Amino acid sequence: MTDTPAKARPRTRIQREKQDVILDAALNVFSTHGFRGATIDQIAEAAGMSKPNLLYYFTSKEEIHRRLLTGMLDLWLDPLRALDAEGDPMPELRSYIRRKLEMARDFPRESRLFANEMLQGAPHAIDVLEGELKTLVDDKAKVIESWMAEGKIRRTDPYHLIFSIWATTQHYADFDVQVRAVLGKDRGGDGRFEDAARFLEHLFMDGLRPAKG
Amino acid sequence: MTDTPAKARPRTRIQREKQDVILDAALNVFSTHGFRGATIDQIAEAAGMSKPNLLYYFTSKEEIHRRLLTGMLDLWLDPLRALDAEGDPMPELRSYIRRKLEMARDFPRESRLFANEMLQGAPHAIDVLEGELKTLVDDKAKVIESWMAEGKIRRTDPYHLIFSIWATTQHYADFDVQVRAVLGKDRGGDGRFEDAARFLEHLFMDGLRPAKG
DNA sequence: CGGAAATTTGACCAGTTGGAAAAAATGTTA
DNA sequence: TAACATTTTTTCCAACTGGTCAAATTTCCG
Repeated sequence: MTDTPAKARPRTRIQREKQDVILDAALNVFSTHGFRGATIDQIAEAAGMSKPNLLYYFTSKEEIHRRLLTGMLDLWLDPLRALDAEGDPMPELRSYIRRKLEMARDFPRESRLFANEMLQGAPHAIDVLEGELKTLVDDKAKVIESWMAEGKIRRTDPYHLIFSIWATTQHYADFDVQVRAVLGKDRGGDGRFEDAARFLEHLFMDGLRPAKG
Repeated sequence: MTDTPAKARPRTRIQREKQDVILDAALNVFSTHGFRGATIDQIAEAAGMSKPNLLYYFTSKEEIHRRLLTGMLDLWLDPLRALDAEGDPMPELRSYIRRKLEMARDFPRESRLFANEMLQGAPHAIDVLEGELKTLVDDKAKVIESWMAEGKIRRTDPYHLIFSIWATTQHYADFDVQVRAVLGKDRGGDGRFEDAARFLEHLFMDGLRPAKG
């Protein structure tokens, strides 16, 4: 009786496959409409099955959302976890930025799911934010501070540095429509991520002030 | 018959007042739940009136949303409009960043309303993005490019520069929960905007690479 | 005051929502 | 193939959704 209900863990091939299909469809819907704006019917149709059939695999709308959110949070924090205290500061930060930008490019739906959750005040994720996330950021902020103390990078606020990396990279997933609209047809194509990568490297390395001499 | 319907323009004191109350309440609801996630009942209750009463002042949910969106877009673009080609480049950019950050601090709900709209693919704002916004950004990008040509600021992509300013400043409104959670009780208070301002100035001016000598 | 205009309310409606129940269909395995 | 477990469909429901309408109330102005 203390067992996890059958639906929580897939036991058959069909369960595994269908759950994946459902989660993928749900990610599409939740990431664009948010939790309250999404409907089970919508998800079911996108998954190519009837609503009651979908509810055979997940007990509720909330369960699907929870699964997506926890699943993506893990993925989401990988790049920051990879920031290596033993590595060379500037290349470490550069590759962190690059990796985060790649995530925005390759997992835009996950980024938007998270953004939706934040906009709503993180009702389902506040514990993770104040727990695991804060712990991880505190840890990496110390690493960055030690790099500053060694004079390897300029002295600033490590927390806001991390925020600025999150903001600038995720922007290309969350505000994709705006980015495309502003860049127009000619520059809004696939090349925009390389342009962004080049720009962000410039920005975070040297800022805007012209080099002297 | 070609008149704008009475409800569009307030004629009495009560209409003016109530419409303001409704718009304020609707801003709260729309900015946290998005368009589809918000309900008229919710807005009406937040505005302290019954649903039919609210619908006496606005003909539909969409009308309220449209009013909020167009109203805020104007406000939102003011700082960029103020970027002066004749001014000193570095101070101009610095004060643009500062102003955008102040907007994130003073109008977080408007920022979230806009963010929600972007996440959903800008169904109600795509015209503005491809029209007015693109035109304005094209214009200001040229200004920035001329500053680069004069050697007043370092040479990079002006579009992505603008994106990065939007991203880093709006982050403090849209991801406020996360920012607070990560900074914790001690640093997550009112001082976070000043810290952010200081950091962003550092970042955009000089980047992270340590100064030589 | 008194009447007209503006405002508010209560009852209502058709469509949608998340979800339950049970029966029917399908798969699996001895 | 028979017995069993899994999967799918059909039907249904109560709550909620955006919105209407007429009646009741309040405000405004001469």
